[in-house]
Amino acid sequence: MNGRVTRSDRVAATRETILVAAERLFAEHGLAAVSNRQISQEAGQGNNTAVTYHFGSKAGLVRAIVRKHTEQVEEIRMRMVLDCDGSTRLRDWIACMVEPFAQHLADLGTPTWYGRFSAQAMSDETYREAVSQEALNSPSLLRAGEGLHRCLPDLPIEVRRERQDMARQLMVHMIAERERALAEGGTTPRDSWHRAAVGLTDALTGLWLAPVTEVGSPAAPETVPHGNA
Amino acid sequence: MNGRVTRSDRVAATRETILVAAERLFAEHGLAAVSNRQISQEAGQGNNTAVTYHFGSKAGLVRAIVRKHTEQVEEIRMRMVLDCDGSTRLRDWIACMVEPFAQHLADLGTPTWYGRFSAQAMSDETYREAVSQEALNSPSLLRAGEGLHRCLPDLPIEVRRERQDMARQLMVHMIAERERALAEGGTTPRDSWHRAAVGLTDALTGLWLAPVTEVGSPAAPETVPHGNA
DNA sequence: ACGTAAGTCATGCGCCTGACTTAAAAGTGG
DNA sequence: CCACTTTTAAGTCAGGCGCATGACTTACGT
Repeated sequence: MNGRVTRSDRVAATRETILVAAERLFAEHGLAAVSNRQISQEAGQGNNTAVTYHFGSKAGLVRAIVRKHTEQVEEIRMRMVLDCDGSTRLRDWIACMVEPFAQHLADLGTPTWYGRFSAQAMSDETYREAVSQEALNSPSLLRAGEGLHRCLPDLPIEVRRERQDMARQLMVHMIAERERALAEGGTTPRDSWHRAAVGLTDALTGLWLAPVTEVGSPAAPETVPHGNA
Repeated sequence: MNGRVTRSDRVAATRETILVAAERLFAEHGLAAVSNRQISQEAGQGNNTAVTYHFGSKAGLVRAIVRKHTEQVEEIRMRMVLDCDGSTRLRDWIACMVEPFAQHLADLGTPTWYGRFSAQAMSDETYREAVSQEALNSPSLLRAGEGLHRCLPDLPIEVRRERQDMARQLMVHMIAERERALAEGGTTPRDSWHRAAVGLTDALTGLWLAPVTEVGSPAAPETVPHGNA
């Protein structure tokens, strides 16, 4: 409550510095390519084992990065999910999954690294488990999932699971790709994170609404009812 | 044309051994986590510089792996594209993109590694360029793209590009995930590569057909007041 | 039949890594 | 004000890495 700099403040600052440095290095060079030493140096720490000291291990560090952002995304999403309460429009619930992530990156301002970091962490055998655990067990995400399910009650359970995976992969990797394009100064088709999220939501809505082909039966109809867009 | 084992036969065998070993190690541990030494040893080569010698660099090795499989996929896809000639069914062309990859993995028999390898290579900054170049400049793929375009002539060019990216990401990562599940002996929702491809094709058809939301005013603020400032 | 060049092997060098040890610095609580 | 704990700094160590080098083996062309 006073202006004094306590010990825990300074420790928190050090941890934060390490988190930020690690996030950037990871995003730019990949998780496996960045050593704990590099991270410590980049964070201005003289000790080459600062990462181990503060986070136990590289995996612990990765988890901490994910948690930090997840908390903020969670806040945005929870508000959005509450707004959508009772909605029967599929698109609303899909937006609840996509928009908060995009919004969070927009809030952070250019440049960001968490998008690329997420994609790399999810693609890496060593950390995918930890990341999923940290990011997927979110109350708001579960509620959005339920809302979505209510819009598509007839979708077979396996197909739902399958498309859940698809949606996750698509969201993370497309956001990472846009972030990369931004970082490289290239042109992006959508000129804001919000618009990118709209494009993603469009596509995911189509994906979820796609009719399920029964294998053995002939081809699916070409034109699909996109009634609720 | 006698039965003798020529030198070039033995060299080709060595190269192939290295390719196979590398593919497996890469798929299981990630590109960055596997050293050229490990690959050489795994391939039974006494020399720790075998990779450099035969492929110039790790990037060259990665390219060679991609090329090897791309050739076979290309063959399958070209046949399929010719079959679809003149078709106006969107689904046909999407299938031309998905099925050959799945078919190829099915042909290889369990276990396979190329699916996971592809996903990792595409997610890695260091190699994504080389991989794209190797895999995306395929005549059959371009023709399928044209066929697909003809089915959706009114789709804005930026959206088409965007969804092309989506389709690629989705295909590669979902195939990788299925391969991973197979390798770990877990249950997979679809019980064959073909059926998995059908599920993927369903989803992608919906994705491509999804209506495009026009975002209203040109300048949406990037940082949106969610809640209150 | 023999010289040459390609392929393979073995080894050493400099660099970087994570883990570990030791010591200094800085905040905390009696 | 002092003993104590936590945090940061600095340095050591064994091991793995890519790369360069040189010797050995062997198929091929003349």
